[in-house]
Amino acid sequence: MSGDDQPSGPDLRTLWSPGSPQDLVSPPCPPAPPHLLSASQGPQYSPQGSQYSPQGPQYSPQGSQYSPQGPQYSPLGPQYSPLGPPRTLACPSIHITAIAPFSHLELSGSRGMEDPPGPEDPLGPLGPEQTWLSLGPCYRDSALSPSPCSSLSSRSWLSDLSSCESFSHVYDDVEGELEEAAARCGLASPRASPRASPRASPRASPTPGWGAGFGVELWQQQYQQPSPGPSPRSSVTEETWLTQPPPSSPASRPASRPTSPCGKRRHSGGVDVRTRSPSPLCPPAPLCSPAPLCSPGPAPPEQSWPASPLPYGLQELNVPSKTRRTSGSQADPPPGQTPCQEEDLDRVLDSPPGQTPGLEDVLDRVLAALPFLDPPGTQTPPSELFLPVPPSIRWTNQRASGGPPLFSPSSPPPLDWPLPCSWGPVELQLVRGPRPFHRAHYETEGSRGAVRTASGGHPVVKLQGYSEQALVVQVFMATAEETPLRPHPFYQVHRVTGKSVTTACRETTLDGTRVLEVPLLPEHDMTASLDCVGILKLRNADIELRKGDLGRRNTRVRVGYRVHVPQLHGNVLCLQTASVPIECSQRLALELPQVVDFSPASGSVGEEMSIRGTNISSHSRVIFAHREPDGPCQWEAEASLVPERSSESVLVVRIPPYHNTQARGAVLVHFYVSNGKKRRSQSHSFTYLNSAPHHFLSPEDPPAAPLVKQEGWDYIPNNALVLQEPFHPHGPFYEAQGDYGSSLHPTLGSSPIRPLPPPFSFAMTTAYPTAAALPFANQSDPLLRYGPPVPAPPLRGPPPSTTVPPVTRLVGRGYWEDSPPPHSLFCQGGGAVRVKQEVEESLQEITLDEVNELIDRDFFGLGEATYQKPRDASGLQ
DNA sequence: TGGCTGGAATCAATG
DNA sequence: TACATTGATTCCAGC
Repeated sequence: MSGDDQPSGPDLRTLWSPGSPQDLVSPPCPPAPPHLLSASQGPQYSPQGSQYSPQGPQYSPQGSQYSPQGPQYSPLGPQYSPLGPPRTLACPSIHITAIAPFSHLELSGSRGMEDPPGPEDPLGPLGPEQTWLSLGPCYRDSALSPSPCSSLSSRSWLSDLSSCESFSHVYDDVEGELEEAAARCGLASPRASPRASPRASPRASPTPGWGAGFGVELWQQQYQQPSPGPSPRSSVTEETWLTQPPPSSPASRPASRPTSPCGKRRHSGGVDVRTRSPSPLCPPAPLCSPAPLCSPGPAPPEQSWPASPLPYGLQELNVPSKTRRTSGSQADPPPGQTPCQEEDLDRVLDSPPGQTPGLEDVLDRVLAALPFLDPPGTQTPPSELFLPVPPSIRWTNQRASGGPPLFSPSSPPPLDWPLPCSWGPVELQLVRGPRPFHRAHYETEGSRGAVRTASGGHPVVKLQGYSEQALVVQVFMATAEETPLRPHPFYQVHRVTGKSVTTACRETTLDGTRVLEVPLLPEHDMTASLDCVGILKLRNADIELRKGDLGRRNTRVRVGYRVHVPQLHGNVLCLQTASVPIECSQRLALELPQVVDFSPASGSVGEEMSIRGTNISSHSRVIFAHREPDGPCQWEAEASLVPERSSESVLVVRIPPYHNTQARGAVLVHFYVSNGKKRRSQSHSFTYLNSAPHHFLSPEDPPAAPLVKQEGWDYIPNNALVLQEPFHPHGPFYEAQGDYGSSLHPTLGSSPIRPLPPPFSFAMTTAYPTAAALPFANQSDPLLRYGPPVPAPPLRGPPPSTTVPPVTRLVGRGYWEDSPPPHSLFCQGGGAVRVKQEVEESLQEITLDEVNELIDRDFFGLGEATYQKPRDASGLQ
């Protein structure tokens, strides 16, 4: 771990750069409500004490109650009744009653080669889908991972197969088996050994067993197409069907894309799609049955798989390393072995790098670690392993509930479940977030390392407000565009190994999504440096074969972080945050300029602003942008390059005159660095301090900045939105519901926000910043989709006494809170010139794709804009 | 030697 | 239909 990675203190640079998305991405979280939650106190939900979006339908007092026994969802059943005691929000929990077929695949693919943790270990004992990564070098072993330079067919096969691991877990979410086997083998019940509340504490409540999401996904697979929350797992059923595709099925057609001079796969090539897995997410055809789910029993390997005398579940060890590495460890113990001892994991965790147990030792212990596998052929058919629970219930349940994000340990929320980043004093904070680009690697490639921060370190997460016991933070790859945060279909988290990795982590699978679990230890201040998190790219063709064309420009991900904090009564408080979007493609990542920081964040015309970043050259342009009521406009700043020794460069920018000479007061705009077409940095906020109309600090400045036209920008404004003061006097405002679809805020859901009458474009609210209060993020609005989930702060009273001026947040477009618009918000007319008449005036008339293109990349790159209220607003008049 | 990283070749899809 | 561009995937080489 580099010094940069030490989570010892705040990154001053990020603090200084409020608009920078790279590092400080945790949203501002609320102060502790009166009903502070702690492990010792338990969730003492108080409807009086909590003003958590009381009007919002998401947390309706008439919460939803879900019965895990079946589709008995009752919309009137209070989940978090303000009048009643706290109740745990229960996700649809479907318990598997028998181990499913092919569990050996998953087990072989993900079962750690290191000792599973004991009951006292921070991460809890290994589940059937988990694997521990030691700090030692034994993760990849050539003996177990033959050369990746296998034949094309075998590579494709094996690659697919390896990817199968991420889905074969479908068959082995076996709480019942785990418990039974645990009892049989003297293990602590897996159900009592949660991932989230690992280290068994006397106070520790029963900890989560995990299987709800699995059940739901299975339900989706069988009863709902397409799945509303697509995850790779959900494809298993589809995959299996695809093994015998109808004539018109996607599997029967050539792949839409991938070919290669030698290694690229042709689906229409020599490999019969009927005999190979059409997806990396399913076992090869011989392992699949025409049934919606793979048939039980140990399937013989394909002919390319040598008959192996390896124990049950270890056949996969023959998979080339290149195709195996992303799937974690490869050992899979046969049933009937003795469990691993907890000291094994401790030894692993405590061992300095290079002193971890040897491979054989690890294998021996891993082989002894899984006593709960039933013999092949004795499993309950997968179709009988779940109950049909509409996934919408999950949403409704959460939205309708009015309390904290508490869940039953046996029913943890799926990964696409909306969660806040904080509740009460407990906050999952992304102290340093990843930089917005990271080239993902394919299964056929070697790892491309861990995701890094803009400064070269690694992301750091911290759980604030809780240090009772060691926990884990779960890391997964989520979509960058969608609301709520949900697993990305094309990308999976990849466990990075190597000398530079200092963080022990465990790989598991939840809801078909690969998840890394990293300890959060009290002795480390509940902070973890995530230097083991890489990004694996799944082939689009494989995914599309299952789900159809999902679009090819989906090369961005967000890193999702989730933690489960044990509470009293056996519940767990689930918190989640996410990083900024990360561009994972090579080309864009290489050429995209990146703004590391800049200063100042506000200024007047003619002043200088320094922009430091990477991929910045003398050809880079600095474009200021502002969205007028009828569209965005841009103008360019004069910039000169000041090269530095490092890879970073500094652009000294002379703040150009605001394009609208009539603008008065402080005007919130954005700027970005452009290297050309589609080579632009993310947008950053900047506040113009226009003192008076037609008044510019520099007499040399032209009266108005010439507008520039960037790709996709078709507007020349006719109005300038001038912000003179925060207009919302009632304190914090948390969400502006997007006007696209019915997506709700992942945390808050809908809120009493109504559309703004035109021509107002923005809803401005006032918040009171903390030291780490920026940037803000909102996933609910496509315009503001960047960043981690908006926190779920309870409404606070009067603003705290502080010398820090309030920050007005640009929280949305076209909406504002259910309060009268301030008189101070107004629009001034300007000379309107539209260069592209075919573009409609209203943004609502722009297609979502266009909005994504225009806004996502160009304007609201941060998902947040801040308006720093002038200390003396009158002086701006 | 293996992993990480950057670069580029190749091909398909798209405009 | 030909061509250019873009995107996806794989391969290669250097460190």
